[in-house]
Amino acid sequence: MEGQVEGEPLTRVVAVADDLFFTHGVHAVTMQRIRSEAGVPLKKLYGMFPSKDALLAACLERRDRIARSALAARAEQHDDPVARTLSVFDFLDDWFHQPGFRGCVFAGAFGEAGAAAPVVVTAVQAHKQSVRELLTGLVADVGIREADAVGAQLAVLFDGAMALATFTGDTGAARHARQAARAVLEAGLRG
Amino acid sequence: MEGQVEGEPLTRVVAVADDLFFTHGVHAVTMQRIRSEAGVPLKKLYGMFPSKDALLAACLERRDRIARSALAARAEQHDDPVARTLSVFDFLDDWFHQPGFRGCVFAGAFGEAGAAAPVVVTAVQAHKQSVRELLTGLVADVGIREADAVGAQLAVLFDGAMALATFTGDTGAARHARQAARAVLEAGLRG
DNA sequence: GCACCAAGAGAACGGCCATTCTCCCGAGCG
DNA sequence: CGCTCGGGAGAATGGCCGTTCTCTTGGTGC
Repeated sequence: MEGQVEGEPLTRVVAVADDLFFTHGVHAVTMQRIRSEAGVPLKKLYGMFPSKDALLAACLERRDRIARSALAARAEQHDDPVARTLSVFDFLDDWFHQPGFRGCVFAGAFGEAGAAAPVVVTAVQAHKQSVRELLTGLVADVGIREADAVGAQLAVLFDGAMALATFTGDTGAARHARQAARAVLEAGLRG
Repeated sequence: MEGQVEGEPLTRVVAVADDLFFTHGVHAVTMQRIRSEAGVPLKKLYGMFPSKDALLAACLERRDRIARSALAARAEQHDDPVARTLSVFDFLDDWFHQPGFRGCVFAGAFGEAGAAAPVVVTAVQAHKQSVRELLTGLVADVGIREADAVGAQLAVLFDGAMALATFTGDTGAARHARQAARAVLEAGLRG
């Protein structure tokens, strides 16, 4: 009631760790610090998650759920199928312009944990896969026959915008991706 | 005359380090190992580069030069401006299918070195910027008026294909990016 | 032949951090 | 009131690696 994070210890730990990882980078955040900010003894922390990597994987799964529901909610606000599809890039645009934007967690986690943490690699791949399926679903609703191919193209645009925004800080990437997505959709409708 | 890498010590060190960083990841490669494989004493190594980060930055600059000249050479093989522009994605396709493909060095370096190494961030940004300029130049040759905007869209596709290939191993990303690029160019020519 | 110098090879230092261990306190029960 | 036991806080452990330091060795000029 007086702190910032409430709820069951496990939920709280993941929320706190996610926030720290996202803000400062995985490598820069120590288990000690997570322990302090979550108010959980180290022993209990290691009782919940066998390793830092496992905790990171749990954070990534949480992010995946949150991102997908946010994307879906954004799409729900539109009736026109094309507008629904393009709303995905509006979501990116808003996200990039949020004050604390630090880039895609998945890209960062992949780079830092690297090939040494298979559990992280799996989480990243699952996320990218789920985003691609979401996009393909939206494209199918537009009435495009080759929904798989066009969905994959939108996925490339989605990740490209995130990569550019992450690496160069170019927040205009979302707008460029949106414009390209429009061209891709029109080509899909025509062909 | 009998080793694998020749040339001036500095050139050799960068080539060896680049190869190791690229193959095993920046974090996994120690200075000791670079020393061993380059056949250079540690003291001399630190005489050439004040820190590991500086050496990494030199490797990234080298990659930037190599990548740009490879892209330009590939484009030179075509006469039609549209084909020249799309050849960029053929280059990606070939690269993704090379046996030792491990993803984009710049993405990996950015994730691993992170915000802690400004010199790396700078190198990554310079590279992304130079690629974008290269693409914008190709688009301008096609005769599209809004070359800047379309070039930026192609840059999104370029980085998106690399990000997907790096994170998920989806080598088809280059093909999807190419198809999307065609749609973007057609829209640019029409509008 | 001998003293000096340069440079190479690797040992040593310092610091960081995931993970484990130990001690201590407070609550609950007899 | 005293005893035990669970759990919390943080100290120790073990290992890694960037960076620096030292010693050795081989060559050269007198």
